[in-house]
Amino acid sequence: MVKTLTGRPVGRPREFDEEQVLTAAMEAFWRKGYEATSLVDLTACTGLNKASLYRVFGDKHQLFLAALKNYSDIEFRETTAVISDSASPLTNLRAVVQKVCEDAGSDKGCLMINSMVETAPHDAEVKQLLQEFGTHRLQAVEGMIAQAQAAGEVRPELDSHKLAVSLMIAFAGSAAMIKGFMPGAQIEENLKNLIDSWT
Amino acid sequence: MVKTLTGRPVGRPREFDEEQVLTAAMEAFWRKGYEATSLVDLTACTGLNKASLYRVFGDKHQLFLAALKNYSDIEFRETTAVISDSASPLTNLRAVVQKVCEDAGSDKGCLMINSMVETAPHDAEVKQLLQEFGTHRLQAVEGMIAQAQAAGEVRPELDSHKLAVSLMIAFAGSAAMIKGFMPGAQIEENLKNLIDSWT
DNA sequence: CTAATTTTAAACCGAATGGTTACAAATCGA
DNA sequence: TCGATTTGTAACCATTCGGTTTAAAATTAG
Repeated sequence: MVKTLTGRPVGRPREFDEEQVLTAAMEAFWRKGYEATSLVDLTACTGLNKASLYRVFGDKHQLFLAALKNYSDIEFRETTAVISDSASPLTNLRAVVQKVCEDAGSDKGCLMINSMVETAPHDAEVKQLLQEFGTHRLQAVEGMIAQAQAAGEVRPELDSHKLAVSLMIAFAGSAAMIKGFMPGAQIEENLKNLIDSWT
Repeated sequence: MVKTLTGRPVGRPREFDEEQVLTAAMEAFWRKGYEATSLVDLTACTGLNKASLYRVFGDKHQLFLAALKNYSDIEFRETTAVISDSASPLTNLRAVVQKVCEDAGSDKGCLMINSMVETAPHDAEVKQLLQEFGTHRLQAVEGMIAQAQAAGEVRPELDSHKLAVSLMIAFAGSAAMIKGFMPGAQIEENLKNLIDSWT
């Protein structure tokens, strides 16, 4: 991509915003899964034709990886945004749980969990990405729990790492159950009960 | 299928066992998911050619429904088989949890959870089947918990229905996490901790 | 204006997809 | 043995798949 003196790229200007396109693709994968989302679906939801999509993002698999990363970024940013410095650690933890519930509230579930189930077992790159994201989240959750313990809001004899694992598994189970079996209210109640059992 | 007087069906005899074929197909769907399993995969793993497969089971979708039902039957039968009349309710509950851990021990996870995530959101028939199976299991788990409470092995003030919901969600989360993120030992420990927290 | 560069649109590609048909082989009742 | 019935095999089918190529359109540099 040759740049001109004024900073604008040479050649015909793009008619689309790369981030918008990526988000549209992400939503398609989120709704339908990797295999069931065809290139035709992707051109339809992004408005781009195959050639443009291909040149910007590479093939379907690379686009999926980018969409997954995009999802992780957005989700993590939005989740940490509900944390307030002025609120207590446990209040923040509850707010995060609330946020996750809202995210999983639609029957789309969570793209990371969807991908972990559908794609990770036979796709090493997806698996590795998900492991990175998962480790990152697990650490963040464990940190919040430890903070709540330091503030005397969670029983100190509990193992913050084990609690974090149980919460992550509950998150994953919630994201799965919302897609075919349980109503959101029941899932939300369960997560609240889990946190309550720590106090 | 016209039957003869001796009970044997008329016409050329089959060279395969319907149940074996169904189980082979089930394992393919379990390993790869619905979309990623092609008819070629199915003919390869069953040994049947497309036409025979088609005549016996109908199309791919109907075969999948049959495989899902088969899975649920097998899994439920094997799980209830670990329950012993001579053991205490809580011991039986722990045995069931152990069994679920072993099932989810491979990275195939659980076909029902896989299907709930991948297929149920855009397949009403799969969704309904899974709701039936799920309701059935939820009731069974709740019954076991109530028995353990009646035997004084689980705290009586806890709500057996809520505990059953939390265990089902933990099962689902375990089946998802095993496929891309968490080692089986960690998952097993978490489930044991959950049961322990009820005593 | 021309040359270089980049994007867009649409035609095109071979392979794989789910699904069907036609026919030979195997078994039955008569 | 003959016709009815069912199974097995393989060729066949239209469609869709992911991916590529080609050429026109839009822009900048000189």
